[in-house]
Amino acid sequence: MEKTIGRMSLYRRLLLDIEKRGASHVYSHELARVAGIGAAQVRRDLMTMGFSGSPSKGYHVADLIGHIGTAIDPPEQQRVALVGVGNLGRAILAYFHGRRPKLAIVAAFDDDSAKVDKVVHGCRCHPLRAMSEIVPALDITVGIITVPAESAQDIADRLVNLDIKGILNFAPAALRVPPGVFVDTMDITTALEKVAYFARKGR
Amino acid sequence: MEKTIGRMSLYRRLLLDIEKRGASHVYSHELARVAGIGAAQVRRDLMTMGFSGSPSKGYHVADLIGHIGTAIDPPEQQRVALVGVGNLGRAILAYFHGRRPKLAIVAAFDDDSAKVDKVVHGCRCHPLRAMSEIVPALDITVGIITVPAESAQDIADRLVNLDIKGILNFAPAALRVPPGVFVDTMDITTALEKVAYFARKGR
DNA sequence: TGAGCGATGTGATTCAATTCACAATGTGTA
DNA sequence: TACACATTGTGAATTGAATCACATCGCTCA
Ligand SMILES: NC(=O)c1ccc[n+]([C@@H]2O[C@H](COP(=O)([O-])OP(=O)(O)OC[C@H]3O[C@@H](n4cnc5c(N)ncnc54)[C@H](O)[C@@H]3O)[C@@H](O)[C@H]2O)c1
Ligand SMILES: NC(=O)c1ccc[n+]([C@@H]2O[C@H](COP(=O)([O-])OP(=O)(O)OC[C@H]3O[C@@H](n4cnc5c(N)ncnc54)[C@H](O)[C@@H]3O)[C@@H](O)[C@H]2O)c1
Repeated sequence: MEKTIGRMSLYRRLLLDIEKRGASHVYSHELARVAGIGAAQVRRDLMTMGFSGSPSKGYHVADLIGHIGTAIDPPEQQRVALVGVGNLGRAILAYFHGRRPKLAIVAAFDDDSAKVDKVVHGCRCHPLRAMSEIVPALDITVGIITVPAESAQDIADRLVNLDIKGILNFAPAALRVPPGVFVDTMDITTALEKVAYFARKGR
Repeated sequence: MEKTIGRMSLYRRLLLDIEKRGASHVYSHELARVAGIGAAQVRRDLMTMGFSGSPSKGYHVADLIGHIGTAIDPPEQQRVALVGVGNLGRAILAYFHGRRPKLAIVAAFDDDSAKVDKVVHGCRCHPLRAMSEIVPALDITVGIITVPAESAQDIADRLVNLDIKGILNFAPAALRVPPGVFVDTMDITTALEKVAYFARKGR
């Protein structure tokens, strides 16, 4: 069901578009077309999440958007820390700044003294050593790791010790975390190599 | 088998580390441990790719690195174009600059005249209109899309028309491409929402 | 030399995700 | 009213990935 959750976020974006175009209902096959997947998949996902439509009108767009929100959005603001204010870290800070009130990056950390204490895209960059104070104080539950691979496990361990429950990791390293902590690793290099491979070999 | 190809890139990085530490052989369970997966998975992957080890010594590290290279690396340089020199695009250009001689980002494109004709991390940023000339001239086969979602399908269409065979897409949009073109979409927002969701709900 | 150990390679199995296929249902039409 | 149609909801079938389980082999050591 992890896959389904991932697609909910996509569905919502598409539904907001559809709503903007003035449609009040969508059929599974319409949503499927814009999502680039099959209609049965869409119906199955919505069923899994406990939504339902009408065989004649399809799914009510505004309703569905609301339901997805209550299903996947945090009920109150959920706070995120980013560790490693390098090129990628800054791009992420810029992108999320002010965009999601319910899911906000509220602190950044780096061990490079040239970056510490600067405000980057609306987010203060703290020294690494301040983590153990700031993370609990702000009740941060999610971490984004954008440090070099060698440091990634160390940072993950610290975050876990500070009771963080989810990590989005961009370092090309397989993180070991205790059960109860959810990790998703986005390995851009591997993704590019895979695309290059299939661009050459097909399929 | 797409998943296996993805892991090969990871295995190689880990093997290079292991080699650096002076070990000449690895057992499947050792590689599995550092990769964060099961030993059977590792053996299955290596088998799928046609590699084999010895029951007594395990897999020969240097050999394996070489074999993975011939299996997944381009035999000669494969060239990549990046479209959308924004925050994320620049981070990617910085990261790959000079890192992979065999897989090089050799051209960038943007429609913002303030960016055009500047050299960003060793890569010249061309006006969008130059794409139809430069992509064939440099024999570029892979595209990276880092433009806003509204423009992503348009850029994908152009790239496909210029005979590109693989796209790594960072825009939160499902791209429609003809068969024979491989697309991988890395949706950072969705990934973060998923992590946040499981951080709250567990599993 | 040969028994025991610890690995590989792989058929069989399990598990999860996706897709198929169709009964049930509401709608529009004559 | 009754019929034809398009769509939902969902069990069943399919596909594909991950895992199990074990026959087999090379090494070590008595
Ligand atoms: N930028 C990309 O396109 C790209 C592509 C593939 C992988 N990655 C991975 O993403 C990660 C970040 O990439 P980047 O391009 O931003 O690198 P970068 O070198 O620009 O940034 C790394 C940042 O982490 C900080 N840092 C280093 N060690 C630290 C530590 N122990 N604690 C806290 N901060 C520390 C550095 O001061 C720096 O600010 C790396 O693991 C990289 O391999 C990035
Ligand atoms: N930066 C992130 O962390 C992040 C997170 C989630 C998603 N994304 C997605 O990645 C993409 C890029 O993000 P970003 O933060 O770099 O955005 P950005 O606004 O910094 O950069 C976008 C760049 O694309 C250029 N551009 C716009 N339309 C274009 C067109 N039609 N042709 C060519 N160039 C065009 C702009 O001039 C700009 O340089 C977006 O689709 C965004 O939704 C980024």
